[in-house]
Amino acid sequence: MENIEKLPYGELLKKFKALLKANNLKYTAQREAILKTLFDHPLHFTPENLYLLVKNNYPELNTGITTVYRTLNLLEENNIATSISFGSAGKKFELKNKPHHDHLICEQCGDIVEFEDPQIEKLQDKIAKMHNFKLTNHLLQLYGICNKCQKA
Amino acid sequence: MENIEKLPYGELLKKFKALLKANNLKYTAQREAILKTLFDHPLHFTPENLYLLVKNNYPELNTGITTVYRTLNLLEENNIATSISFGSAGKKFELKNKPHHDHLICEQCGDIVEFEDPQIEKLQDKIAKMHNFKLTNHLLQLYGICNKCQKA
DNA sequence: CTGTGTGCAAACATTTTGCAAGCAG
DNA sequence: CTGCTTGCAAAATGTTTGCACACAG
Repeated sequence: MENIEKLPYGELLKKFKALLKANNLKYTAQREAILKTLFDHPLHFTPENLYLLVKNNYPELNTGITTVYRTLNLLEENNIATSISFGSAGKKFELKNKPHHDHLICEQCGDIVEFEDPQIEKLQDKIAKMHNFKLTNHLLQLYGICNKCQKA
Repeated sequence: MENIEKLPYGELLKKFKALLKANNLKYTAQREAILKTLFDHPLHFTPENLYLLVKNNYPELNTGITTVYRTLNLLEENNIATSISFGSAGKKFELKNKPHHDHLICEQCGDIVEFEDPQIEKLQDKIAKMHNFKLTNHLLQLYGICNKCQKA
């Protein structure tokens, strides 16, 4: 399997602080708690979800869901996080602290394998160009049955 | 652009009626109006959107938005329509009366362009094989800024 | 100090549900 | 006739905004 390496937290935090400074925004405990929680859990969060986790991990901050929404939007606008929508399940956010990758998802056991294919990326660029789109992002998910589940 | 051929309306309607019968549901004027409107406009609709259009095209039916939601869910559950969600702009529905295709989505105006690329499909198969996955489905969405919005 | 950030409550937007009346089968 | 379907209004969900106080810089 490809080895997809995460950006260390220190780097991420530095990036975050730089962004705040650049926009005349302030570095607050709540904002950091949200960033850290996103970092610590390599998952895709709904705002609600993340809110509960932050509340648990940093009860003394008494963070409100409003702040979670505001921070998520801030992170997304500044390209530190992205949101993707999974069907009807609503919107989920994920940190952009890994190089781009796509997902192979086993419909049986839910296992997720990350992959990356430069040829596909190139073809996507070609298609975007054909339609005069300026690409900002993409989502490619392959659904199937993994090796283990085929045998089971 | 690729030539993506639609299923004729007669076929679609037959399929719809069969589904209704199979589930002991009734064939009503509102349900047909919604199906027909989806068919006539090769677009991706938000429920709100579709509601307004149906109201315009069939004012005598006085269709409520509730029915639009209910019918869309019915169509989706029965695999006649699918919904895709993008960004914060909500959910859009489309009829499944075309062969498989993927989507280019404008993050600004929400416009959706369909495309299909056999090379990408082939590469996906290759990746699945490499990981011993048996592919059942896939989702590819390219996000960007469309030509119009770039100029605006 | 200044002005941004915060939580709360209220406002909004979107989707679902309860209900009484209507209509397909 | 029976019971599914409908539109309406109300409820439930998810997200954003207004405000007064708190706090980073």
